Amino acid sequence: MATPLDSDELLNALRDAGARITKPRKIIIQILADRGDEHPDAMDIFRRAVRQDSRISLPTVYRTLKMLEEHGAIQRHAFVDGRSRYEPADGPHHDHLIDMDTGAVIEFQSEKIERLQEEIARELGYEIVHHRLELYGRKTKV
Amino acid sequence: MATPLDSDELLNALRDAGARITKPRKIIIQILADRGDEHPDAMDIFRRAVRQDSRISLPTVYRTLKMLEEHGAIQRHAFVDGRSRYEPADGPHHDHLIDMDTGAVIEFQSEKIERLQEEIARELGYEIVHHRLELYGRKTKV
DNA sequence: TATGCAAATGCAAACTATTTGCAATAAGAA
DNA sequence: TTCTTATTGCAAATAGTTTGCATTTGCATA
Repeated sequence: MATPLDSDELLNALRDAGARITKPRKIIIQILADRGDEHPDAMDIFRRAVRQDSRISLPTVYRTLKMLEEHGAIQRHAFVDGRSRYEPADGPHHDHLIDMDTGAVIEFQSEKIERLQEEIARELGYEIVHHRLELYGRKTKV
Repeated sequence: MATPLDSDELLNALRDAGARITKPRKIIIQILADRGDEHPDAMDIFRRAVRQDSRISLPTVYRTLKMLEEHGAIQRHAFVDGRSRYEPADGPHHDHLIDMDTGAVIEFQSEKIERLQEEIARELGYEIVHHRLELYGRKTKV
C-alpha cells in the first residue's frame, strides 16, 4: 500500500528547493497528501483547492505540481486520455494490478521485477529513473 | 522487435470496417508500415505524408489514426511529453524504455519479466489479460 | 514588530495537441 | 459513366498546459 504521507515531506521538498511556503502551496500539498488511492489530475486538484480558498488559480496549481515533480516529490503519469495525473513519490515503489471486471486496483511490489528491470535497462545502456507497470487481469475461476 | 508488417493488414482493417481506401489513407498506412523502430506521433506522420502528397491535411491524419486505433490495427501510447505516439498492433508483445532526455522510445522484450508478472498475478488470484510496462531512464555516463 | 525586495500569485492571453463543422471532392457500387 | 455518400481540406473550436506581466505576499533583516 502507498505509505501514508504527511504533507511535511512535500513541504520540505519545496523548502529544500529554496521555495517559499505560500498559502496556495500549502493547500495543494495538503490535497496531494490526503488523496486516497486516486491519481488526481491538475483540474481535480484545482477544484478541491478552490473549495478551501476561492482565490487559487489553475496556473498556480500547475506551477506547484511542476515544481514538486522537478524535485522528485511527486510523480506525473500520462494516461491515454491526454491528461497528466499525479501522485506523491514517497514510500516504496509499487505497481498496479487492475481488475478488469470490477475496476479494483490492487497494489503490489516485487523486488525481483524491480531488479530485472534495472538489469534490462543496464543492458540497453540506461539507468532507470522511474517506471510504471500495470497488469490488467481477471480473477481466476476457483 | 515488432515484426515487419505489410500494409495490407492495415488496409484490411479499414476494409473490414467498411471504410473506403482513399489516397491519403494509403499513404498514411504505408508510413505506419514502413516505420523502423520509431513510434511516430501524428505530426511526424503528417510531415512524411505531405512529402508524398502535399494536399494531405493534419485532420485526415488524426482521423485515420483514430479509425485504425478503434479497430485495433494500431496502438496508441501516451508518454509524459503529452503527445500520442502510434505503432502497428501486430507482432509479439514488447515493452518500452523511454529516454527522459531525448524522448526516444526503445522497445525491449523479456520473457523473464513476462513470466514473473504471471506468477505475481497468480498469487493474487488473477489471470493477466494484458499489461503495460514503461521504464523511464537516462543514458548511463561512460 | 515593521520594512523592503525578490519570489509567487492571479489574470488574460498564448501555445500545443487534437477534434469538429461544413462545403467541396472522390471512392466505388450500380 | 453516373450517383450516392464517405472522406477530405480548411478554418475554427476545444482541452490541457504554459507564460507575460502587474500586483501581492513570504520572510529575511532591521
